[in-house]
Amino acid sequence: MGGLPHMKDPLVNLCGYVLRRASLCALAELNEGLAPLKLRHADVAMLMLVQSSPRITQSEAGRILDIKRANMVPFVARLEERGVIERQQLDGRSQALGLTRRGRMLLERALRVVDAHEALLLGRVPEKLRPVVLPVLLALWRRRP
Amino acid sequence: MGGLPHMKDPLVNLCGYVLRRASLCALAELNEGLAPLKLRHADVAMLMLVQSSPRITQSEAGRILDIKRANMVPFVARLEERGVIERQQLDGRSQALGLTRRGRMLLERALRVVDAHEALLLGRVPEKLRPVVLPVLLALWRRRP
DNA sequence: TATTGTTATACTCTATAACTATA
DNA sequence: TATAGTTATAGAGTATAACAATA
Repeated sequence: MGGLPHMKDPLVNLCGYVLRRASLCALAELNEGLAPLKLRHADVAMLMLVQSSPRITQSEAGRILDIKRANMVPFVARLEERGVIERQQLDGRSQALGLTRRGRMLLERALRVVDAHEALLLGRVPEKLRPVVLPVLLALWRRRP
Repeated sequence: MGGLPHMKDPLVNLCGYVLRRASLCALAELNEGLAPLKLRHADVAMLMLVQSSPRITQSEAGRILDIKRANMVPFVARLEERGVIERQQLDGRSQALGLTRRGRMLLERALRVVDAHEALLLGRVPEKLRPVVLPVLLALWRRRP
């Protein structure tokens, strides 16, 4: 991963560009930290979502995490095969997702990695600016207009 | 693209997560704006880099933009076939990249899209926070430790 | 009629290894 | 010996269209 802006990079004045580079860099670091748990960032997001919204459906989870229904199928299947998520028939078509005991234990470990990574990220920002990091990022996460 | 944080999203307190969602959202918007020019964000980054560092080599450009040498080959080839970039033998193995007249004209149009997108992004941030957006993002774009 | 889960498939981006020809 | 460009290939991640069963 490109872990530093390069001196000759003429794009470092563009928020969109730096936003992307920072995101890729942070993501790669997080995934490195999660590798020993054989998890990827998206897995942890899913586990966190299911924990906070027990009995959520697959489609609804996909809507929140912005993962297409069709792509949720192999994604959830992998977590289920691994025994961290379980499915329960809700009605004829929907299935409620829940964490297994094993899933809860794994998530607990993953959360320690995530928290450490968050601290790392924040630690790179000058102390004065730390309180505005999340507000700035949330403001950028918008669409139209 | 997920153009808004969802109410039930328990991850909106994580900088890393919001950083990624904001980045994907901004990128999708930029690419929409560039679509009429048949350009992708990476194409514009490349054109901007070549403009600011004329006679840069393919490898060096890849290093700055964090694109692997192997992936630069079809990438640059496409821009060359399109007549926006030209190659010039430097020595036996290196080739200098440069913008063609057509490339400069196309970049000019692309820059208007990029500038508008930048304004859009900044416009979403409360006025008070705008001056710190770039400093915050640059601070996050770091690695080790 | 709209929605859930599903299959199949394609496309983009990224990653690795190996080769060549130069420096 | 290290580097530039190249080829081939594999793997993520993401996108669309279509279908069955259900609400």
